[in-house]
Amino acid sequence: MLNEKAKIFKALSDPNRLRIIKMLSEKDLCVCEIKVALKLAGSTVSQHLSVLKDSGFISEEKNGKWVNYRINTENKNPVILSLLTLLNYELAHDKTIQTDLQIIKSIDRKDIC
Amino acid sequence: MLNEKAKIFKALSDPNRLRIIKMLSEKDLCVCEIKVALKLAGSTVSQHLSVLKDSGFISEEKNGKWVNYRINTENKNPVILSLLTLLNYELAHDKTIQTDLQIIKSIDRKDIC
DNA sequence: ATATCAATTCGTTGTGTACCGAAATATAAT
DNA sequence: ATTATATTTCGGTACACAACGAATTGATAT
Repeated sequence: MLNEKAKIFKALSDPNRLRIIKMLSEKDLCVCEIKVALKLAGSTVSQHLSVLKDSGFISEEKNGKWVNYRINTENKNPVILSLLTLLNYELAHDKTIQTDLQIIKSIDRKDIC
Repeated sequence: MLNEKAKIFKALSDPNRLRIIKMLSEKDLCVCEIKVALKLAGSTVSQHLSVLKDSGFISEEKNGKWVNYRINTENKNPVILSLLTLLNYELAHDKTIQTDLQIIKSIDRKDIC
C-alpha cells in the first residue's frame, strides 16, 4: 500500500533518526547510550525509536532493566533492506555521524546508565 | 550534510508525491495533467512539485503557458538516483499507481487544460 | 488592449510532529 | 520492602505541513 511506503520514508525524514540508524548499524544500543550522543531527553529518544520500530527499521529486545535496540535485519521488506544498505553507505562520510560513532565506541554503558 | 539527506526522504514521505514521481517516470507532465490524476487543487499540486524540485528529484521547463515537469535524471546525487530506481521498481505493482498511469496515458493535454 | 488560461504565491485552517519535563511502569539492587 | 535506574507514556508547547480558495503573475489568443 502506498501509505505504508510513505511511512517508511517519513521515518527517515528526521536527522536524529538517521543518526540513530547509523549508530545501531555499528552496534546494539540502549536508550541512554543513544541519549548521550544525540543530547536529547530520554523521552524524545524513546519516541524516535518507536517511529523506527513501527516502520520496520529496528527491533527491540528487553534485557533486564535495559532495552537493547538493533537494526531489524530479519525484516524481509526489500524497501527497508535497500534503504538500510543505501544509508550505511551514504552516511558514512558525514561529520556528525563520524562523531556519533566515536562517542558510542568510547562510552561504556556501566558508566553512563 | 545530514539535514540535506533528511530533506530528501521528507520529500518522499507523502503518498501524493510518490504518485507524482511515478507518473513523471512514465512521461513529462504539466500541473493540470497531474491535477486530474490526484484530484487535488492546482495550488496543492504546484506545492508538491516545488518540494520535489527543491530536493532534486524533478526539474521544470517552461513551455509557453505550460510548465513541463520531469524526472531530473541529470542530478548526480547518488542518493537521488538510487531512490528513483528503487521507487520505479517498488511502486510498480501498487493499485493506485497503476490507475494513475492509466489516467495519464488516456488523457490529452489539449482536452483538459 | 484585453480577455483567457496555466501556474504560482498568499492567507487561512486543521492536523501532525519534535521536543521537554513530569508522572507512570518495570526491573535491579540494597 | 524500599530505593534506584531505564524506559515509556502523558500533557503541553512551538512549529511544520497538507490542503483549499482567492489573488497574482506570465503567456497566449482574440
